[in-house]
Amino acid sequence: MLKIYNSLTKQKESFEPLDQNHIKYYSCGPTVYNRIHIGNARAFICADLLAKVLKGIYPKVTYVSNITDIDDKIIEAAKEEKVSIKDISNKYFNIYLEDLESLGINKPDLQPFATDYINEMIDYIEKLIDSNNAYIHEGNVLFDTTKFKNYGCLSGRNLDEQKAGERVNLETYKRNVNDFTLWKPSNNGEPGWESPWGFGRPGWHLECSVMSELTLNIPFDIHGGGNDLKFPHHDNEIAQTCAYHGSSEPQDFARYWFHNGFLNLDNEKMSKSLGNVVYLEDLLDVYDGNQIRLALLSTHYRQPIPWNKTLLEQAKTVSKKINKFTKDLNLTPKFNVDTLIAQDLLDDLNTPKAIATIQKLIQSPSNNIESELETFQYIFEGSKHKVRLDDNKISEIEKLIKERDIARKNGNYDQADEIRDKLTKMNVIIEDINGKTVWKI
RNA sequence: GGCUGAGUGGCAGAGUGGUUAUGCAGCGGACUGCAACUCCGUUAACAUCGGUUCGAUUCCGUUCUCAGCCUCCA
Repeated sequence: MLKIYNSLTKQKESFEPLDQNHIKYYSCGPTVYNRIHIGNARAFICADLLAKVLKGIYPKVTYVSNITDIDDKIIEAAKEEKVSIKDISNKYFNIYLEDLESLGINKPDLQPFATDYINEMIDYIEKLIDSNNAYIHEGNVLFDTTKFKNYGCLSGRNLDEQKAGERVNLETYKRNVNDFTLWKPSNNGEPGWESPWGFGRPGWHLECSVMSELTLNIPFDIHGGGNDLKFPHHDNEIAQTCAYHGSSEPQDFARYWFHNGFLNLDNEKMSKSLGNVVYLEDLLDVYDGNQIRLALLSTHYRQPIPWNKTLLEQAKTVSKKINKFTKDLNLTPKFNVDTLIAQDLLDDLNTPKAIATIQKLIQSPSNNIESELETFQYIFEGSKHKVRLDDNKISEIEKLIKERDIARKNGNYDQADEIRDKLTKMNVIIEDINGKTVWKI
């Protein structure tokens, strides 16, 4: 039985699916305008982690993750690169897919694109206006947050209290601070679509309400995303969907809300303005996909990860140790429920505990060890990405090692050590095992 | 100001009302030309002040500190 922390009720709960035979799970996907950074990577790994566990215990799981391909950031990127928004979103969507793969993240079962649902969004807005939940102001359509009495129920916000410490300037066209855009006009050559309110484009929050319902129907089991999406994005989704269906119960939309924590650099959030963004592709030049994956899963998904090089190096060490143990075994990665690893994961996805468990098992193997390792591999080792090395570098390394061997045979230990230092500087570690020298990065 | 969440050994990180994980690093040793790898051994912690209890790091409350959100954000 899976236990999972539900952000909506703020407690760990037993997961009771609406239909045992078909689990429905939606997770907010990327806005495709840039290559992904390590923080994004964590979010996608966590989302996938839950999908993997669900698929491990239920016969059918539909995991949907949307692609936001219309958004101000994309418009900006298109302007900068002097191409169309479609070019931008296609380009970065493909990079996103490659990045997922390099980290051993499975592709979601469905990846709906926002721009494929424009008509549906327009219909949705019309109904919200008709039912008096939204209002029009000069080509803008806004959701009236006062119309949904449970507004803010996910993040624990209360409209009256919010006003006290209000940091946002009230846009003149908004009736209430929290009212958000359902549709906004596109001007000056900005991309857009014709609508009853003029040429424009949808607000960001809308797509998830529309696409999750159209792909999964509501209510569905789990809705996930990064912690920062709780407010306003997810609260807005709840408000829209519930208002649309005349409900006041957030669980008429999604039953369990799943949010992952952030990744901190030097005890600070990673952000572009601080210039401390770590891009995944840069790490992939130095670490294997599974090593990065292990580093990202070495902290419980709800906690912040203090990201630094030490963490990666530790993950690398652990990953190698496990690989050494498994390399001669014939294992098929799969989720074996009757393992200690599976039990750790079924308890709110306790990956750090599972990592500790596997290390204990390697120290003193039980007769069930293969089953444990298969489960471990299923969750932690889906990546095939290896650090890339070009042939020139390899032949240079091998040449140096040969020189060192000769020096050692002749008793020229100073020279041998010099060569080893040189290799160390190239990030190459050498090991003399049974008279043979092996090297690794 | 409001809302979340968190404070565990040098670092990372689970967990538990009493026997106090795990890894990395460190230290000692075996191995080695020296290292690395591997193996054996080992040090070390539960923010603060109260309360409950035979007993609390674990439960309750106080204080302090930190992070995230409240504005695009994973």
